[in-house]
Amino acid sequence: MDLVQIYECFCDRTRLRILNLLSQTPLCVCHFQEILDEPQVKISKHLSYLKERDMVVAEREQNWMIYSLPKTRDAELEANLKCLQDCGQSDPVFKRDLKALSKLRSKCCEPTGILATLKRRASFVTPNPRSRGRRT
Amino acid sequence: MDLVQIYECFCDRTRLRILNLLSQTPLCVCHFQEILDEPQVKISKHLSYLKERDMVVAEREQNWMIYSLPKTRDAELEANLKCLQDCGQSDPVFKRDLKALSKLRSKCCEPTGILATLKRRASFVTPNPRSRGRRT
DNA sequence: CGACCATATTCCTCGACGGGAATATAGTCA
DNA sequence: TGACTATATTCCCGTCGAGGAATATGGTCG
Repeated sequence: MDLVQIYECFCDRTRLRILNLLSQTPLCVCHFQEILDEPQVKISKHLSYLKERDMVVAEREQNWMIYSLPKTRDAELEANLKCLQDCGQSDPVFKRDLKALSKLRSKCCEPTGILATLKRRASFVTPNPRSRGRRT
Repeated sequence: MDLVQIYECFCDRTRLRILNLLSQTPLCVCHFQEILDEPQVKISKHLSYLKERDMVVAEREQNWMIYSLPKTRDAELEANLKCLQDCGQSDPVFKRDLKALSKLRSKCCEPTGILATLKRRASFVTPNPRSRGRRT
């Protein structure tokens, strides 16, 4: 992957927050919405942006789209993700996001049916329950 | 410095090449012009961009503006510059630039007067020969 | 099938940025 | 001072990306 393209992916705060979270675990869109507290369009578009550039991969799991970092990454990407993670240690927003993530993980409720499937996967956090509120 | 701002500085190829060179030594605009083989406006504008964001510092030395990386850099910047340098090892363009730089360094001719001053500085490469004649 | 859910896409506007041509500025030297 | 050099700035244009509202898509369930 091209270095410039990596940095283009990195040069937006929302995308950095997304990547920071993904460096912990795969997640679905509604998790990002909840943790980042940003509107769905915004999240979805940034994820598209990242996907187009092979910075993330997406996989459908029933109703949910599960996003994760690509399993295989070339040296440049790997180095920069690591660097990002190191730098994130000192960033209050990133830390807050990670905290919110582990809170999600622990209280993790189950959207019926999917749970079993997901449990079989890596360290997946099941999607969120209170996407009950209809959009207006 | 803000992480996003660092990545904004990094997300243009010309700027990356400039920073790659600066990680070796301070340089003046005409050197960038020669090594990168890009028009003066382009170089100058990217340097302005970087300077506005404190990614480089500039200092006048007679007719020349000497650009360098800031002497003190916070952890994020330092980490990312290092990462950039590591990644640059494998990039043909970056390698070519560094080669051109050391060629410049070796054949380095002196616009008299400035040389002495510059020698007292770090590891400075005297400005380029095509600004010849008048000063020898 | 129709209601519902999670997510994606389209359409819009706006501001930022890249690049080039032309011109301006600042320092130096004769 | 005026010629010259190195660099910066301005103007113009085209593209891209961010953000939001509205709508579309695709899957699930009763």
